[in-house]
Amino acid sequence: MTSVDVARRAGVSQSAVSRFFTPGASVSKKMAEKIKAAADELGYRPNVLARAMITGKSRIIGLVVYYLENQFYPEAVEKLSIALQENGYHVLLFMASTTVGDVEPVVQTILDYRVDGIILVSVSMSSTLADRCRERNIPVMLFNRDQPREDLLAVTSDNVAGGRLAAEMLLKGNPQRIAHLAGFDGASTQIDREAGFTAALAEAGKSVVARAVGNFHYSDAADATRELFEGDAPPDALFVTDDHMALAALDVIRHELGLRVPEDVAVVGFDDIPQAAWPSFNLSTVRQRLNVMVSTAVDELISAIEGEDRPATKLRIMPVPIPRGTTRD
Amino acid sequence: MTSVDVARRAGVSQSAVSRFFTPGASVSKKMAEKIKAAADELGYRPNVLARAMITGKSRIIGLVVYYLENQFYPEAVEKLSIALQENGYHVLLFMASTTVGDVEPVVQTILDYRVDGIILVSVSMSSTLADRCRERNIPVMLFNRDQPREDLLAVTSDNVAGGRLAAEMLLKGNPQRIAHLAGFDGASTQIDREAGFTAALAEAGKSVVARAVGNFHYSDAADATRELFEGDAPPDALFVTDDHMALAALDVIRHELGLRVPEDVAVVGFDDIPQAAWPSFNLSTVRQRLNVMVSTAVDELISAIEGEDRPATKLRIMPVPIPRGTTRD
DNA sequence: ATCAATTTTGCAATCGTATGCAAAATACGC
DNA sequence: GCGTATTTTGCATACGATTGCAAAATTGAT
Repeated sequence: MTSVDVARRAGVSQSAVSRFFTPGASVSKKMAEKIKAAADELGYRPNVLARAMITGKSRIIGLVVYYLENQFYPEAVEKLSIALQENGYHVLLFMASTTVGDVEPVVQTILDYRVDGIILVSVSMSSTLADRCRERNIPVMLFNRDQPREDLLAVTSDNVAGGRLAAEMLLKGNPQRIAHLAGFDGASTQIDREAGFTAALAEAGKSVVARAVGNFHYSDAADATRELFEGDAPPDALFVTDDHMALAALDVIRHELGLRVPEDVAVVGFDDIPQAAWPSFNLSTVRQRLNVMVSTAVDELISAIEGEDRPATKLRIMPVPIPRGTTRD
Repeated sequence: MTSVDVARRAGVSQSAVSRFFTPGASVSKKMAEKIKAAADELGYRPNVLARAMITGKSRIIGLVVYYLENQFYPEAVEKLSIALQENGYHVLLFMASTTVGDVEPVVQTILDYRVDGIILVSVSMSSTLADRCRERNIPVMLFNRDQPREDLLAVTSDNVAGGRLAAEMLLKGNPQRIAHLAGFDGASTQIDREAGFTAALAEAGKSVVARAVGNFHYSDAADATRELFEGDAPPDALFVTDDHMALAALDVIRHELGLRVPEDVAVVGFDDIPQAAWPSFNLSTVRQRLNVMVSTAVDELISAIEGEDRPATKLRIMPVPIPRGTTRD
């Protein structure tokens, strides 16, 4: 079923059919009726790929996500995907965890599909790749990660401020030995959150006495927690860089070490994933306003695609402290 | 950068360039070298969309998933996506939850992209749509759901057997009042699991004394649990149709009703999502062998796309009982 | 070196749609 | 009803590749 078939059936030219299916184009009423009838009868719908070839716009967005183990990402993917769908864009999904540490081939493949834009969720991009995207005029949006290149769009929380909020929640409980469970040292989220956290501690005359790395994975985080609590003066306050790892920490602290939360040790996470609110965890955390982040990211990306090319922007959304049952006050 | 540019630069015809990038085609060694050099210099890569137009194969798979709230789905999406990537296919992702109950427009859009195949994860398809896919010769794979149409491929667990396994785990604890927390009555998984469960109970001379519906959502499941435990003779055994709802049930039972698990009430779920194994839940469950399901589904779909059209198949993977801490023995 | 068999190469058509341009049709003012 | 201004329509080309076919080049055997 092609536009030619419809044209023949309706007794009009192929261009007329094309125009009928192009929003802004001019078609007379009677012509529109004939075409609509013919198209419906034949079940015709325009071939998006052919259209993409001619217009140079595929209405496809390449979405790269590192993994989906941490519930924050499925939520982000779901919401990004819906928001893009509502704007007539669709998502070509790529997992980056397969290609260990290197998104190069993934992004190459994305470019092969002539996407209109790219969203990298918690993934960063090599300089060569960023160049290549700029050459082809394909906007790139970093979501929940940032890197120092002014031609890449970015939407993150204000993670430095978030780190301070985490510190404030813990400081209320007057902690004596403060520990930090970090994600992965290269990540901008890690760096910023930790910077805000330690800065706020310093202002209160305190500092981190123990630190371990959980790589943003549940089991690594569980190991890291064991490590942190090994000595004979275990921490009485713990800031974990994201909720996903914080849940692992809570599991170890409560069920393996048999400590009470928040009496023996207070815990604060980051993100406010759905499980944080579940009674089993009841985790105090710093909420990333995901809905705001998503709509901002989508708006920004789309206007970069469609609008005149204004300079790329770095946008920071202010996070919100969510005190629950794992902190003292 | 088009194949013409490369051809000009390499001093060969455009067809030669095309052949160089087509796996099976014949190009001489010297020609290949010239083309490779030129292509590398210009950073040329074939336009997948143009290729798709001419070959009629887009190497895109439309993947529809209802939601990502239940961790089973992110896992499935991640693994399906990786498996397809490994086979040179890519995933166009669609969320079905936006269009309440009706995947019609979503599938239409997918067809507009001339996908080579469709995977519906826990989503079913109207008969008209299925017809349309068959007309266009686009194989459809139902993943973790089935419906009675022999031209739709399907990969599910053997849910009837799984329901029996759940029953067996509960029966070991010699339960007196058995309850069932159902998902959504229309779902084939619900029907089959419940059928297996009640059949096994019947054989043991027992039956379900209370039943409620949780719609596969956490909060609905929490409400349903409250409902089940309302009376003065609350259940002492509970089968929940999936882990996601089972976690909600556990949260209510333990933290709201203050009951002990498994002493006061034993609980069995289904799926074996990662959280089920976390110490906070330690949920006994019936494991869906996701890796097997995924590789089966991908193999089957790809051979339906590429191979000669053998009849569609319904495949059932045998699930595995995973007794943990929420059942007595 | 010659000729047949095989491989390599280029030409040209094709996929399904969008769109600039000129011709045809319609609308409008009087 | 006429002349002009505006819309509508069709023609033809383009997008960037693949591929059947025939010509050219290579190979191999004698």
